[in-house]
Amino acid sequence: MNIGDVARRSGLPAKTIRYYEDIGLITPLRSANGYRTFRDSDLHKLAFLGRARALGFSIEDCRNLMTLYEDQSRASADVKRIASDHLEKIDAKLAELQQMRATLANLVSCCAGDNRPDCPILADLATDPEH
Amino acid sequence: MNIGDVARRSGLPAKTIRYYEDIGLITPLRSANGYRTFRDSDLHKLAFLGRARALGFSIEDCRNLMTLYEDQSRASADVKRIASDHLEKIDAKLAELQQMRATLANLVSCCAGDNRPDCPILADLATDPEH
DNA sequence: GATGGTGCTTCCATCTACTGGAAGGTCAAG
DNA sequence: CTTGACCTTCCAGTAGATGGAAGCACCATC
Repeated sequence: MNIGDVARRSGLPAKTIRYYEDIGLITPLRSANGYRTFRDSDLHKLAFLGRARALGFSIEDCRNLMTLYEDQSRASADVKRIASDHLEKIDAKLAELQQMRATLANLVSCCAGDNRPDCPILADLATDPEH
Repeated sequence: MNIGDVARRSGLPAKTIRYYEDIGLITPLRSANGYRTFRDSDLHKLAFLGRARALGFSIEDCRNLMTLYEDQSRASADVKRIASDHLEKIDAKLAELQQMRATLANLVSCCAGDNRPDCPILADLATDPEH
């Protein structure tokens, strides 16, 4: 299977698939004309990667998760630790974003949004943090 | 005032302040020895930038917000539009993260986390999306 | 066999917002 | 005069792709 077909089937852009090969996440074969040739196992890995990336795992996490996936003697604790760490990061990010959202939504709701210059959003941004 | 003092006062790393000058967000003066010399207006701008960045505005948004801030004949509608657009992006990101979090938390809670290889997290990642 | 269109290849640059580090000049204290 | 804390510039690297150029490969048609 050529990269175009794989891209359609996996939902990943061809560019991304080449990139994943570049960084050693997959190693498709090559046919005589130099084209990449993807096996079912490559497709499978790409699906795994796509799913893990969709859950927000970093590329390095994905690499480790794939290694664990292929290791029949893995301990599920190792997988769980990666996932739990990631969950913590997501929670931290969520808390940060929620804080931003609250402040910003408040400011937006206070701004008239007309053609006059007075603006509570700018006023807030210009606030000296010491006061 | 030298960059070290400004860094302490603004809470921004000196590196970041130099970077902000590099991309034209501030233009401190220079003293005879080549050191940057910051005026109150520079400090004020850096505080504005720090606050805007803390609210998640992109550098380009910050640039536009600063321009509006300095434009006495601005319309608050222009500020509000930037902030509302940003709020929408935050909401989109929040929704995405919450979805990730829900899926991930569920998987983590289902994983025994022991020394056996069976792992619902890996099982989920390996799921063929067509089924 | 020439041509055209699509698909594949590599390589290099670009994006965001910094951050790290090297090499070297400056300044105040002792 | 030396030491140490500052300051300077410049270059490289981070994450995870993405855009684009230049150039083969392949297939269908005329």
